[in-house]
Amino acid sequence: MNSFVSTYKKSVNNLENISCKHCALYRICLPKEASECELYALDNIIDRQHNLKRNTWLFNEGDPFKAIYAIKSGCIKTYRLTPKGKEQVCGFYLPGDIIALDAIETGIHTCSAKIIQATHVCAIPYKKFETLSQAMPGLQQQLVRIMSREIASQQWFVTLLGKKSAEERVAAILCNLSDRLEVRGYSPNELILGMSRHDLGDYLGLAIETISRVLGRFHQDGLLTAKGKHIQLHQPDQLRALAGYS
Amino acid sequence: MNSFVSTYKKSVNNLENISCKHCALYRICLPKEASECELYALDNIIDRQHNLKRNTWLFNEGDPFKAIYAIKSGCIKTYRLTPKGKEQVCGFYLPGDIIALDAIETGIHTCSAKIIQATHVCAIPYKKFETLSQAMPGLQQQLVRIMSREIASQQWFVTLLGKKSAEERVAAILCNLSDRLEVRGYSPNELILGMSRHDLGDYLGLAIETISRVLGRFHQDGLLTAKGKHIQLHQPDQLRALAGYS
DNA sequence: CGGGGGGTTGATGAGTGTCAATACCTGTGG
DNA sequence: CCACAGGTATTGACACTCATCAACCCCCCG
Repeated sequence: MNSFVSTYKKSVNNLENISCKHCALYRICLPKEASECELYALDNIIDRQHNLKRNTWLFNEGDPFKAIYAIKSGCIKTYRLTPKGKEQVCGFYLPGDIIALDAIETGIHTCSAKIIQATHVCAIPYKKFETLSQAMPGLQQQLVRIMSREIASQQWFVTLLGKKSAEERVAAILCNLSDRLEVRGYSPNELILGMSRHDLGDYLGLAIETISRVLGRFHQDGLLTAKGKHIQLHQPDQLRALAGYS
Repeated sequence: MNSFVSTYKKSVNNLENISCKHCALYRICLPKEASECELYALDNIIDRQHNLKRNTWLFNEGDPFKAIYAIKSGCIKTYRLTPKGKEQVCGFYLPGDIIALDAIETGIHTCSAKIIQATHVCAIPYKKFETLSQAMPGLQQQLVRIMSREIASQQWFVTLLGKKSAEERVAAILCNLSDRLEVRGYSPNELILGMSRHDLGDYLGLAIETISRVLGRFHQDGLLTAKGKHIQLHQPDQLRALAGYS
């Protein structure tokens, strides 16, 4: 059972051997139409892994780069450790997202990826992908688009960290998750967070106590109901306004 | 006269019509060896603009995306406006850097690019580039590498904003600029900043007064000499340690 | 039933932002 | 050449947000 939302999609249950063409995440994963043969070729090099358990790592900072990963289900956080041993979460990645793009140039992972909810991923061995895309430039155009999207979303995040108050940050991440879940076919107002308060704090640059307090205040103001990881948004528009849009 | 460093390189003076092959920034701009014909093809589509004046814009948030830009000289900041009208600087870009990568997917610029020191850029029309790379996949591999580098460097920046104190932030950006200037052949310890304290503050998520105070403290401690935009690093190693590495 | 991790709540203080006054540069026009 | 104006940087006093520390609760799991 996917833990993000109550209305779980049956179609994503048997994940291991679905081809890209028939994958429910097709629209999210690949930004523009891909040709039949591109999809077929991609299918052939994809290494379908399964069942990554909670609290395990997909890769670690410093590991050699082998593949990029498409998430089929679950939730992964990427993070970097500061010299003092604190972790800065760089992103929460949901089904359809692609990670490890930061490692392509150096060949070394610059962040760690930890499974925070039972997850399935497709591994796309990068060497094979590069070879393949010599013949199929369309494939690499897809990759460029995905990377562009990642850069734009990091800019959004940078603005959040640089300029927003604690309330705005919490509101913003809730709206952001809501939007992303909606695109994936889930209810936008019934979130079941995949991450702990601790993770949220390490993402937003706030202490867990602050997260807790802000959520409490939102709760009191009738904006939402927060019970542990279950969050119901009652006034999403007002939350969005508070976030300074999402 | 380039304003970043006192030891200005003569070779970059006549910038307008130099081909990529002979450009002094070749090694920085293109992450891996490019073939003769790739370079030649690239040269042919590049639109060489010149003489962008200080305090003008290369593009603005919301503008339609036409081209990516390689900086030949000068300094550009990219930024996004918050709903309250404050600006979050997303990055300072130096000669050899490439900007507008965030706009490829949506076709709309997600940030503004302002010239903060007289600048020369090469514009690479993206449509033409895409067409060209159908025939030359190596070109697009270059782009992927550049984008990967950008993503990794944004992760560094996110860690700075999320986890570091004012002192660490200022130390970190100084070390970062020092490193980047050194790669470009300038002295690493004699910085002439292209950006104002205001820009620095809007980048680091700090008030200008805080920047000023931190620099003052560093000055007192003998780490550096700061006189307006001229900054001499006296103890770069200690600064680096303070930054929690760069 | 008991233990432990995760979450909440309260009191306090440190680190920065804000506001205001002042000094400093830079370019402009007389 | 100097005087002036406008932007830019510095310095000080104060306020406020948020981190820290500590106690407690809740709930899940063994």
